[in-house]
Amino acid sequence: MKISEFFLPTLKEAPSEAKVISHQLMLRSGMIKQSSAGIYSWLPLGFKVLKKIEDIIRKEQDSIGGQEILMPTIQPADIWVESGRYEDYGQEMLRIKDRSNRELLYGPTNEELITDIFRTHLKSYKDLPLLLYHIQWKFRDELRPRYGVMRGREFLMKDSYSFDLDLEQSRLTYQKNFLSYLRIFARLGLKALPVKANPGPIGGDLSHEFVILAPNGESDIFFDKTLLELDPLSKENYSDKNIIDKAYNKWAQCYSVTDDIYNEKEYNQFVSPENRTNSRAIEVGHVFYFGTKYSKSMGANIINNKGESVNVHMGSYGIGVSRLVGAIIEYSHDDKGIIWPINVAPFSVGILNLKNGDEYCDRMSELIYQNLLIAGVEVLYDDTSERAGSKFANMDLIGLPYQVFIGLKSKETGLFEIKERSTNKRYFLALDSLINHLTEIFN
RNA sequence: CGGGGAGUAGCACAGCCUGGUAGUGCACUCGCUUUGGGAGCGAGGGGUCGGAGGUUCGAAUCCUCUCUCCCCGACCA
Repeated sequence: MKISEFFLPTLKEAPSEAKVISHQLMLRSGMIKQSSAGIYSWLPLGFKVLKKIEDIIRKEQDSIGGQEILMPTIQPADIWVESGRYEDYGQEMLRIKDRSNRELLYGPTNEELITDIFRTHLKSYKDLPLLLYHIQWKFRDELRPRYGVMRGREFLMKDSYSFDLDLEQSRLTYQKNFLSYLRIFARLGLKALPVKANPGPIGGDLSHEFVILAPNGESDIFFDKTLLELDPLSKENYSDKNIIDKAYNKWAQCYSVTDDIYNEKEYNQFVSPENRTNSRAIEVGHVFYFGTKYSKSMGANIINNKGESVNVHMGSYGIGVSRLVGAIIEYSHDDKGIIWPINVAPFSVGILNLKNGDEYCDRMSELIYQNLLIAGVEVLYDDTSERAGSKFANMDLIGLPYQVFIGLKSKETGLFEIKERSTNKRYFLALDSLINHLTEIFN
């Protein structure tokens, strides 16, 4: 993509409404436009990042047997009446009526819908286990939306729902999803930690939040430092129950809790003094087992191998996709702008023609651009006639992992400067090795 | 929902107290000079001052109502 043709409305100054850094940077880099409080339009640059995150999640979920579906944003009230949550949910739920006065709602979550799908179509234990997920917009009418997309009212979420015959199978499903989440966040370029969440009445120990450490986080977490050293991308084969169990326990047995269930005595008992640490954190995912809560109230039954009808055991696994965009920026930026982790960057490489109009610079920029495109590298070429300084600033702001400079220096030496955004490391390469080098990194 | 703040050009803001033809910087257009870290000079374009009502000869400015946005708190992926 050439910047001269790309819709990229960047700003030098951040709109005053934005207070946290990720929100400011998203507005300045032209990723989003606020529509109303907590509701945003996603412009091309932001939308690309959103899609990248979705794709990573999708691949990982598919790899543990998840099947993608898509449920509607608008739901009928009656299934919520049935589950008992129509009353319970309160004002966070956006309730609407259609032209014939039927009660509808904009879904804040999808347990009712998925349970309804399940009970209609699945009858036998032979159909289990089943893991369905979708990536869909949700709406919660928050008392106070804030922090840009990290706490919007409308937000994109991946949620999965698992169906198992009993608690034991459900636990295995839970563990698989837990490990899948670790891989997802690692592939997004994040250090995510599982944290024991408030278990509620049903879940027992099967409830974790996944958080990333960032100073603008909404909650405090207390944890054992050894968590930071565990490898989320372990190459172990997770098809064996015992291996899954072992891998899961390695993580789950490490102490980490949110401040709302923090207990000093317990903390001191389970964590040695040198390993105790705490940090602000942003919640980006949540996994939990909720047993038969919805299958019971909504009659989602399965016939087991003894011919008995039993309530199916369910779990739910959420990732805040749109929130992650903000969270990643909170986690990865500097005073110049965003620093995208490679896997979620909207483009991999930015080409800066520092002397637009110079025959050599124009020709070489175009050549590098075309060669990278052919090699399958996602590249954004700044072909505008802006001054060099403003191109540097703009490219640093939008945070692409690599920048290539073509200027009069290249004309003299035949070498092109490459800058690595995250480390500010710079080096010079000739045309062929430059193309090879970048192609290798991104393939 | 309680407490606080703000709505004036795409963005940041001044003007309001003390009513009298709406301004500055950035951005945008044109010209000249410049050209490896957000250039300089000159010339332009763009605003029913959030909305409604009122006071007044006259309202961005004073009064009343209203909408929206932001911040702190309780609540949340």
